[in-house]
Amino acid sequence: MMRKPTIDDVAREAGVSKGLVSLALNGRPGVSAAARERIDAAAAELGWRPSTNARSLAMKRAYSLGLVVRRDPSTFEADPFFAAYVAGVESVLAAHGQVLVLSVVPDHETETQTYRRLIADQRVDGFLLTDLLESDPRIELIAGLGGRAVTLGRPQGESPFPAVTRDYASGIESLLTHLAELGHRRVAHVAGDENMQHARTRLERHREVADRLGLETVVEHTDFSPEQGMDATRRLLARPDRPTAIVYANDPMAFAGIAVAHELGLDLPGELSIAGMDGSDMGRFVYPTLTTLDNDPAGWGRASTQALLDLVERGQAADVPLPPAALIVRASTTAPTATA
Amino acid sequence: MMRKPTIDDVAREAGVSKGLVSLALNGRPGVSAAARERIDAAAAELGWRPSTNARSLAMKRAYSLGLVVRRDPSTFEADPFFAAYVAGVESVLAAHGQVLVLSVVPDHETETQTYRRLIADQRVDGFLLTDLLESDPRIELIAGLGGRAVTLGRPQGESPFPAVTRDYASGIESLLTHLAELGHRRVAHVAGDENMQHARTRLERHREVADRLGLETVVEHTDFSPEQGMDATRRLLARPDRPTAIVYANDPMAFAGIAVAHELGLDLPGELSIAGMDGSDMGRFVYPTLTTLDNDPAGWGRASTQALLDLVERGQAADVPLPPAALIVRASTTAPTATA
DNA sequence: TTGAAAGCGCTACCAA
DNA sequence: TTGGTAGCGCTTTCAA
Repeated sequence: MMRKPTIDDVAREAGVSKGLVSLALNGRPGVSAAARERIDAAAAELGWRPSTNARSLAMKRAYSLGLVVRRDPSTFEADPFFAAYVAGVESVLAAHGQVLVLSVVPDHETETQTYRRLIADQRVDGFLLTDLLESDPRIELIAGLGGRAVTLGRPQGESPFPAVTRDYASGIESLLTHLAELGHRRVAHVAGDENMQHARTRLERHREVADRLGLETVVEHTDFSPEQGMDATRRLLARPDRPTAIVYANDPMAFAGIAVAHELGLDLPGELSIAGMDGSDMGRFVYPTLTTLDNDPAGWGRASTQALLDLVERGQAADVPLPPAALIVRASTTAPTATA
Repeated sequence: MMRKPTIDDVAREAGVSKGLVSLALNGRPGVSAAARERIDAAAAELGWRPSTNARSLAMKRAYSLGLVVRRDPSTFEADPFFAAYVAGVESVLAAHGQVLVLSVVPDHETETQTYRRLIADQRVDGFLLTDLLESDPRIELIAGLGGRAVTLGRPQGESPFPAVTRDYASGIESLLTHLAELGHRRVAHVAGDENMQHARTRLERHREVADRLGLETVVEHTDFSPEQGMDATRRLLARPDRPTAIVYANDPMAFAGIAVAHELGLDLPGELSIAGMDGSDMGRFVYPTLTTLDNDPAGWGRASTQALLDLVERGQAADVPLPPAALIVRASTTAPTATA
């Protein structure tokens, strides 16, 4: 079996020095067209692929990006955002010959260690920061270690990293307008973990818009888990002034809400309208099918990866606003049945 | 800012050659206790961590494992196996200072390219092969490229790679016995993609056990997607000899089945018992809560990763049998209501 | 048991 | 525009 061709083989074959091959490979200026041509031909003929390991050593680069997910498996399992997000990440990473290093950790301490280890060992060139907290310690941690990152959402404090953001105001407005037009007056909001950036903005937008539309709002707080989504739903449905519609800050809690409603024997969606906020595909396979906002996780994946690559490779990157989340009306929202 | 210490710094500090530091670092014989001690002390004092990049270049190793998932995002999204599996993988990988490279690809062609690229660029030392097909072309592909892997499940043909397996016979036997004892006589099986190894074994076990217990079986075939799970359920419930219980080859289809039953206005679980087979946590947050088999995805993750590391590092690894899948009885299975 | 030196396959720098 | 050479930080001979 023949050994893998190296840059020396290509240089010899093309009759040039390996320095020149390097320049040509990286599309750098200062290589004559003729030389470039012979180099390309030689590389193609030998089937040469530059060694990532050698480049990494010389460049002090990993040519990979890191994603560290802290979650207990049960919550992670239900997360409809994740899969499509990673697919989006992959699509741009592959085009750049880079890879994604994924880590799933159970707790905060392991999380911190993981970031440290990945940076110290130069396993990644930057991090994708999902599940952003309002005041996220990872930003300081990574910046302090000399690492780079991009945030999904804009953190509260100062951040040296680019942020990818999506406007939820219009989506939530569409959703609540939709409910108001159906005749709902009491619309509850089951909020997520308020330390999390998107939980808080979703709740704030809900409050604002509901006020403007003259809707009565009750809020229940959770940690985004289906478990707490169930509890919140039970509390809401036990109220004397039971809401006729419940908006959940994510889809998994909405599914749990549907389960509770079934358990209580409510007629859905007549006796209770339900909406989620992740645009999950699973929403098409529950009864009734779930009204939600289209969150386009793959779009988040592509945008955040591109921004991070820009930062890593060009030293800077601008914030990226994603198109506003759009309303997806399915069967779980309808006019409330008149109650005696 | 001080530069990262290298092996030379440690050697100098300890007053030895760097070759000796290398031996000590890797726990190799031929280093005196005294030298080893001074080296350890020097390394600790300087806070030295060997450069993964340099080792990779010298050793032609990536110190990372690859997981390539081919799935359209909608199916992936619903996959309760994946998250806990990766968490299990991580737990052993981190202890070995290695990382997981994850790739999510949409189709077979991209999948093949991804394996080729990862091997050619030496980005990973081996692959975890999930979603095993009965006759899986990835085995030949990877073996042909000189790569290594471990399979989750045992493939039909010859395989040079170790296999991690779990016995489902006893779990399926427990499940069907449970249903038989509740009084069910017609138990349908909604099978998954028959090209997939676990889909076929689950179906075969179901048939065997049902025969033995004298249960009548109807089988519907699907591709494991909730979408087809819905269709299959509709067909089953439209039959004149409608089954009183349906066993689904995975949990997402079982959820879809529950949705269809609700849609048709069936009283669950009385009029229809439903069971899944992934032991998903989500099963606790639907109504009725889902009876299923405990698949322990994290266990799969730990075992397959350990086997692959053994193979990569010691050149060989044995097959690993996991404990049999156990029955988890929840609310979705009950005695069938007597029909007039 | 230890040290010196070569090599892994690239990039970067300095002359020419 | 090019070639030669010196790294990047390890591991692995081969002598001593």
